[in-house]
Amino acid sequence: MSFPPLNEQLDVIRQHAVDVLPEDELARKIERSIATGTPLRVKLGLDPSRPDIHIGHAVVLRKLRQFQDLGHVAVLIVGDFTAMIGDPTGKSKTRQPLTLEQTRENGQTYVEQAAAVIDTNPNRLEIRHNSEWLDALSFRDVISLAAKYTVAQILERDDFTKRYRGGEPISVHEFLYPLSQAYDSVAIRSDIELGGTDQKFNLIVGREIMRAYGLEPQCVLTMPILEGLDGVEKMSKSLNNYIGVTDSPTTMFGRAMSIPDTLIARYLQYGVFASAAEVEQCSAGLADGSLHPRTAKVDVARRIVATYHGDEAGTAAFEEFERVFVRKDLPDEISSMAIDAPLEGINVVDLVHAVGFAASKSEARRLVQGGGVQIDGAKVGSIGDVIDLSSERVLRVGKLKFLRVVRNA
RNA sequence: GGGCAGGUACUCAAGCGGUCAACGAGGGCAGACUGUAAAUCUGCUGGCUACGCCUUCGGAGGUUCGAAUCCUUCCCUGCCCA
Repeated sequence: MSFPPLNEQLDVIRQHAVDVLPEDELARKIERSIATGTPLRVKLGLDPSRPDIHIGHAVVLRKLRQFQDLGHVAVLIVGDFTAMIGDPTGKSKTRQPLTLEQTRENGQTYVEQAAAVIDTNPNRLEIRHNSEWLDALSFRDVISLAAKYTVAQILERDDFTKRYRGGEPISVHEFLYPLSQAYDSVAIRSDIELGGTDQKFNLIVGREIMRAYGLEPQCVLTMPILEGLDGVEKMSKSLNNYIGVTDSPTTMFGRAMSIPDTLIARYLQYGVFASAAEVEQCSAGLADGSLHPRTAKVDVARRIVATYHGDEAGTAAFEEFERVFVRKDLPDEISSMAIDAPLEGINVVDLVHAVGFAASKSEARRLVQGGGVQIDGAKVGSIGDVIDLSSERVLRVGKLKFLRVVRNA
């Protein structure tokens, strides 16, 4: 097997990365890899407690892909063991521990989605579940692992210190999380581990623990955490500020258009992986006013869609967007639904609730009262209104929900 | 094991016998304005067979005409002492 020369590899690896630690060690690993024709083992852990990946995850996955393209092996660790225990971080709400099947399932869909970014060729991808080795550890093993790290070292982690000082509960086993993640590195003999900048501490623990087990420590590489659509919090499913890699083109486009202007360049860089020069040009254009933010945003949105659905879908999503939100026409495709309704018509509130646009009738009622419900383009004025469904009507709730409804024949 | 302080809706946080479906803030949803942006402004934010009714304030009992508010007990958390 032949690899690109050292400097070429380092250039690629450093792109977009926040930290590459320690760089000289990595260089030595690469040199050795080239000399012996052995690919590096590049580790990335993933949490199967939530099955959906968004373009924030893609930032790291993309880096993993680059390693693969350089000829190295990606080792995806599905944290099924960890997910089964359930991390009670934060509140007293005991998080539902997942069953092995669930984590397997999630891990599976996760990998399927990740395939949009990484290379799934078996020569380039190894998928491992950490229950494989963590389940096999005896209590003696665990204690011996725990003995290799001190409380003071663990407390260096910011969030632990904050919670400790703030009088918030920290369970002992939470101290074991970084250690178990580190042990994964021992088990698979990783050469380098990737992660978001928020993972830096854990990744470094991996180094120390590998050393304690007499192994050559892994290098660590951190990637930026992509901000969510709100521009403040990190992108996450639970905050609903994400663009999922499996979202429909329309959804992706719409969501991308809703980011604040301050995020345009960042999304260009990390959402569509544009070149540094291009990002630079975009930032400059926005700064001196020669580039209209909306133009730039449309471009970014389109390219994000194109990344996951192809160029055509990107264009289609753009046209759809123009039609619905700029010209205020109806979307190209609106799904239809036939519902049971009396001949004389159905009450709006019942209708909105029946088609699932509101979780409860009270909510439907509020939507109508708030002026968020339209029938055939006309705002519904009162919760007492009755809709005749003998012919097809177009129901719209809020900005995004459309449906053609008709009475069940 | 002992002492103290706590557990309120998505989150934070008021309430401390009736006027509490529960102040306020954040978040969310909807509306106005726009570039479906941000900022700003407005309304809403437990459910229902809806001018009334039902279920909520860690769990279970109890006192009372009446409890999120008082008592008992259990569970959980933090701090201090051992």
